[in-house]
Amino acid sequence: MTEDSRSSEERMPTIRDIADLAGVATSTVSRALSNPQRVNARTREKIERIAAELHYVPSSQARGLSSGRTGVIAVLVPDITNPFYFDIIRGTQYQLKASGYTQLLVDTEEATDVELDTLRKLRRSTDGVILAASRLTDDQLTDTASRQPLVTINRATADAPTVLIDTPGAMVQALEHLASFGHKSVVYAGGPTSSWSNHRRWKAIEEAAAKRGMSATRLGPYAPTAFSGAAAADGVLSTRATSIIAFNDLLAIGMLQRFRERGVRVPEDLSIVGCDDIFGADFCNPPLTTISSPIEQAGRVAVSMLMAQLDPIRGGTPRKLAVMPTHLKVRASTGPARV
Amino acid sequence: MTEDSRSSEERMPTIRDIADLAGVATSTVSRALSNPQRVNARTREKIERIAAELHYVPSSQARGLSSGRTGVIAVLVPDITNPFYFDIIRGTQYQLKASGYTQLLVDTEEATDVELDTLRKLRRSTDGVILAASRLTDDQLTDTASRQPLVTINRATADAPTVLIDTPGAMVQALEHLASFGHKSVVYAGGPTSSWSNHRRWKAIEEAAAKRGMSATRLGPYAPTAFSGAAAADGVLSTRATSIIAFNDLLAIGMLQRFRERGVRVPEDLSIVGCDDIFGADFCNPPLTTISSPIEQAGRVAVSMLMAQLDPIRGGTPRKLAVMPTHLKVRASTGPARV
DNA sequence: AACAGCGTGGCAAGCGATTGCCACGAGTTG
DNA sequence: CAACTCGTGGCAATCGCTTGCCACGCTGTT
Repeated sequence: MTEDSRSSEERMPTIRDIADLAGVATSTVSRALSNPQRVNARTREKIERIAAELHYVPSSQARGLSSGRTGVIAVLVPDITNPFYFDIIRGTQYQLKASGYTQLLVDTEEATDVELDTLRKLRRSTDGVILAASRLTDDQLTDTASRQPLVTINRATADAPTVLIDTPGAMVQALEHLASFGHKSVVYAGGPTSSWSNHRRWKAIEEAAAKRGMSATRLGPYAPTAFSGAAAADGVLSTRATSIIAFNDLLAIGMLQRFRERGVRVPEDLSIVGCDDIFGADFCNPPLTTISSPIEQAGRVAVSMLMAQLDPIRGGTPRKLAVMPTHLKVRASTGPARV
Repeated sequence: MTEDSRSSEERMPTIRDIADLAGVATSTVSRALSNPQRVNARTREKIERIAAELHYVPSSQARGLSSGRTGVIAVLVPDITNPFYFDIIRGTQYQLKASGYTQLLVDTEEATDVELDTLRKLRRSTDGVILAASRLTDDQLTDTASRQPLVTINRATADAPTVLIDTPGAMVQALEHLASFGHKSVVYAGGPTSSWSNHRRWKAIEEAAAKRGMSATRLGPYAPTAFSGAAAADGVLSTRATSIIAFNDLLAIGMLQRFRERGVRVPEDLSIVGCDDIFGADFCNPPLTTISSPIEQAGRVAVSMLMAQLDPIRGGTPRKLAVMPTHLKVRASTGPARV
């Protein structure tokens, strides 16, 4: 009666059980299962058959302890609720599964210290890390990269392979698009200060605007959420700009809502361009002109770069950099400048 | 020169290192760190200090191997890209972190066999599972629940604690809302056949419609994605119904887009009610009247029910059922029936 | 004075796999 | 026919931590 009545207490089978049934040593079972060519075909088949019958599942814990490999890759994102990362997560999840790894998803809450702390804790329990839109400083990143296999997304550094989404490139397109509509001024509704992409985007806009004789102003920083779109919208209204480029779609969508509340018509009164082409950008009102890119693919590429790093022989020469193409997706939130 | 030049090879500290430095046995270190009251305060402080200096991080692998507990809870969702689950995931993530557990997120791809398979594999490596919108049959669920601590979300069963979102209750509200607008007929754009909620929702609608003398028709099944909203929309147009309740918002939003394409005006020609109040339901065009509930809270409650199950003493009497309230959120996609 | 009880800490046996090393036998070679 | 190689499988140490059991010394009791 001392037994837990809830879960049946049948012990899970171990390689030992298989070994006994097959009349071999546990080492043979271990090899048969994880190093098949090291064992005679007949022996292996027998072991595999018994393992299947027993519904044997190897203990990743034990395996990890003795082999040092855990089969787990951590994916760190600043904010799990930002749809932009959904696509990345989906990409990594897909590719990791295909590579036989388990994905551990962690939300770093846009906080450098959480990120750093998590990274330290994860060193033990994961084989590698994919860091999306890291908020770390260069030094922190260098240090981290020297301690554990790492791939970053949208955060270049000399010390770790990186997948870059070429948003700055598309910013130029966006600006041309606005210019062709007769816009002479643009304001950039900026994202978090600690965001590396944020700086890159602004630089690209500033430069391209200068080249075209447009005036460019930066506002912010704003939290990259729909909620803070209200503040951004109000901020923009106090300028005389006729067009906006937002740090990301979330912010842009929030601005759209705010403009609607305040009776500002988009695109008649104001044109607005988002960034990322997230879920929702196509069906908001008006549908958002935005910068689109194969984000899911970025996740998959990041995984394959990490795999190459973990297994340099099979993975070939690890690429240090991959750049995902972007393009401007013109929808209904941009139009001719008001006169 | 045989060393891996990438990651610095300094071995991670173990309790052994701490024990040596502190001049005690490893068992004492172990206790000091994970069973503090079992050890003298002074000894403990000393050990904690050394541990901190060394940046000691316990190996979850080793800990799991010897203790049987892994500190990992798996959260299984049918489709990671469905925003509905984002909120659940956010809730579980938050609460799990607060309880000192790690969340392992798994996408079961809406497939029963993937779900079952994953569940088996996970038995070894997790302390418990939260199953959102499980596609399992009753028998499979019973069997699973007997083998591992489990909490389901939106899938009632006698054998495992459940968090239910009272969508059926709100269906009645939705129907009343439509009736008050003069609608005499409603069609339900159904979700996956294997979805338990789908059946519940339809039953609720059917019953409530009969009570009000409205005609109710079921269409589908449709995949719960915006993409298949087109098919659903076309299906609805071939009926003479004036109002629609969709299985979920994703489907409803997809229908909205299709109607727009086909020149059907919402809500003038057709009223439509969604379900879940996901991200986007408030800013689509027109904003969607939908059934709203504290989804994130559902995730948190699920975790606390699981915690109670894992530690019956501290957790108190495990609740077997929690029902999250729902309400109809009226926006602009519903209006008077056309005459 | 003898003893029970309690607070602490050490010993050592696992947990379930992996893996370096060795042994054995069969086939190959000179 | 001796010497080797090669394929195959076993032995046993090991990974880092937990935990049951025991021992020691101190306090309080009878």
